[in-house]
Amino acid sequence: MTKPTMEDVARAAGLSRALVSLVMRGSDKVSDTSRERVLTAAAELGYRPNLAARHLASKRSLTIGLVLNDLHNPFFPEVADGVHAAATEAGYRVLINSGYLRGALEREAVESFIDLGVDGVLLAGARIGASDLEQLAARVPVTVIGRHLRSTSVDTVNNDDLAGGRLATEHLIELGHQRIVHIDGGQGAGSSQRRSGYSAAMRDHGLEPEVISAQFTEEAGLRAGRRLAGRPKPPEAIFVANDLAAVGVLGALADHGLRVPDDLSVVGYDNTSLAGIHHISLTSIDQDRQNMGRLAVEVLLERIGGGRRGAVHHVIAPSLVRRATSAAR
Amino acid sequence: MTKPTMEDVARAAGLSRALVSLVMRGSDKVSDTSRERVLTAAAELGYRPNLAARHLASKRSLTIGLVLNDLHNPFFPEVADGVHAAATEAGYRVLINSGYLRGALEREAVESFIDLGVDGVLLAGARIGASDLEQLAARVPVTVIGRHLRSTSVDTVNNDDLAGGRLATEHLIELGHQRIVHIDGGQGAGSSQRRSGYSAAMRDHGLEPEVISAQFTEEAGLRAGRRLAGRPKPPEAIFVANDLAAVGVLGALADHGLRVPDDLSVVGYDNTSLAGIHHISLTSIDQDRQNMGRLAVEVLLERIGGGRRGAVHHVIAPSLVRRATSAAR
DNA sequence: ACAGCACTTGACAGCGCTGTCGGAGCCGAT
DNA sequence: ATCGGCTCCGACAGCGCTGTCAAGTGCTGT
Repeated sequence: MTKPTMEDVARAAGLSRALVSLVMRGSDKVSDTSRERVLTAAAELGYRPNLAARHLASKRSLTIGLVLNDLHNPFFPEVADGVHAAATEAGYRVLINSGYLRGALEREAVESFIDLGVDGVLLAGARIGASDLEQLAARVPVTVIGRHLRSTSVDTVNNDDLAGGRLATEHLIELGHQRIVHIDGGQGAGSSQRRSGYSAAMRDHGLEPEVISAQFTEEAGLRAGRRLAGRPKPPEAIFVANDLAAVGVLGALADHGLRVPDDLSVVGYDNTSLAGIHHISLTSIDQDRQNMGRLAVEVLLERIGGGRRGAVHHVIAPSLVRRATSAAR
Repeated sequence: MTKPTMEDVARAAGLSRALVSLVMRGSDKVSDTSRERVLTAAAELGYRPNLAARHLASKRSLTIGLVLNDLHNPFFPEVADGVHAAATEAGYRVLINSGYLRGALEREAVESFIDLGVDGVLLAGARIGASDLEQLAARVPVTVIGRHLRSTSVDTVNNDDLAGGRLATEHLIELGHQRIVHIDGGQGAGSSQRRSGYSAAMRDHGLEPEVISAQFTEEAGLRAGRRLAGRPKPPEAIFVANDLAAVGVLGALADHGLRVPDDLSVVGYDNTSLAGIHHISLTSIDQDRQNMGRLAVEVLLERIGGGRRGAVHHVIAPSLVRRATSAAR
């Protein structure tokens, strides 16, 4: 029992293959009765067009590839929801791949999509370097989510990480904290901007910034948190570069008997589902991930459509969500 | 700047296209010098074989499709890690799709993979009905993870949910609890077995089982938790069908001022990263997800290879991980 | 009865690759 | 000199579909 082809459908419907092709492509120059016959014949046979063949012949696949930096970070699935919704509406199918937090695998994932012939690639939280991205964009339409790029060929969709970093820091300053430490996200997307926002806000208020280098993972947060908690005089507040790391920090603090927010406040970033969990209740900076996903698809499809040459850089405003981990001193 | 084809590589290398094809397919009847020349020419041109064309011609794609039921549940990314590792080792590429918790979308995801021409499909936490799965398996090799099926055409990889349900329940009984309620996972994969394990264990100890119907989501757990917490006499312990829902339950209990584990104990299932978070520290039943992912790939590749006709059903033993949400009364 | 229109056909070239063959060229071994 | 054994070539027939075109077909209206 091999898969039916167009030929089979045409025979079953008693019509020509050309007509079946037209119906499958949704042409309007087919009579309703013929369309009906083709469609029922196709349904009876369980016919589905072979995408590989279709793509080979038509140079388009109606498919976009979504590369997520890390499936374990709830941030990404939430972006994926938005992407899926928008893409589906536009008649595109979405294929997902994970970079498994490794630059090399991320690259592989993208190459794989290109080999497959997707019409465009969406990178969420890309680790790939800016110049590599530029090269990539010469081969296929690319939109990057959550990474700031001054590119003319790569579109981007971001939240304003600089403002977000500021927002978090100023929130802590307003609460009366002074010795505020930032645990950053290393090479992670948006990390440097958040760090800059933090530093700027600190200096604006005559405070000395201190940054501890880490990563966008729970594990890294845990380690950084331990270092801080182990100090003779721990900071009054910590702004952690993302929620996942913040959860690690919270764990480390608890291990050391430090109470949050009584002994010190903690603010995260992303406002992922983790932050909202009752037992965590992390004050965090929200970026509308679902919307970012949708926006990214729109931008990508514009470029695929070919209507645009220059790059578009969307920046959405982040907002503070107060929860139980931050309080006045 | 269009993509280079084999023809281009052949010309650049000064060799025939047939030879280039042989090199790309890793044939051993090519001299080392020729192979070298082809490879460097390919590298210089940035040539990569077109997968659509390759697949069309060869009837195989060296690609497997992985459909995850819900990206938001940390259980699935952890399975994905195992799948990716094993598949990569075997020279297969993995494409991911999410069912977004909806049966219809899950179906769509699978169809999409088939249209693309993947060599096999892996379903993690499938919602699709057993008979549909059977039909599916007639079209493409299928392995299901986390769902028990008495099928001769679909392979499965599971943990022993019945034993797991028992394990969780007996743990609570050993702690001296009697009024133990189970919040189940509705139609979710493995849910009915966990429920059975719970009921059997209760009856074995002369206790009356009570099941509250829910889902494998935090939201559903929250609602179910509220119902229980609102009772004049809440239960002494709750066994929740998965960690995600358990987190919801914990939130509901806390909202009602019930202390865990002082007032009542809670046990989850899956031992996901959520359970390990310090502030949650949920006692849970572990299933070795990474390993399940690997196993699923092996089984799938066996079937793809065609060496097997009958179905294989792997069942791995779950284990109890004690944490802070369960204690003696 | 005939033009005009809407639909349908069949044919063909082509997408980039696989897979298979007969045969050519070259080498060392006999 | 001869015979295999290697490599390599060129050609061909697909894979299932798209896209285009000239050439119908049947039906409508006048």
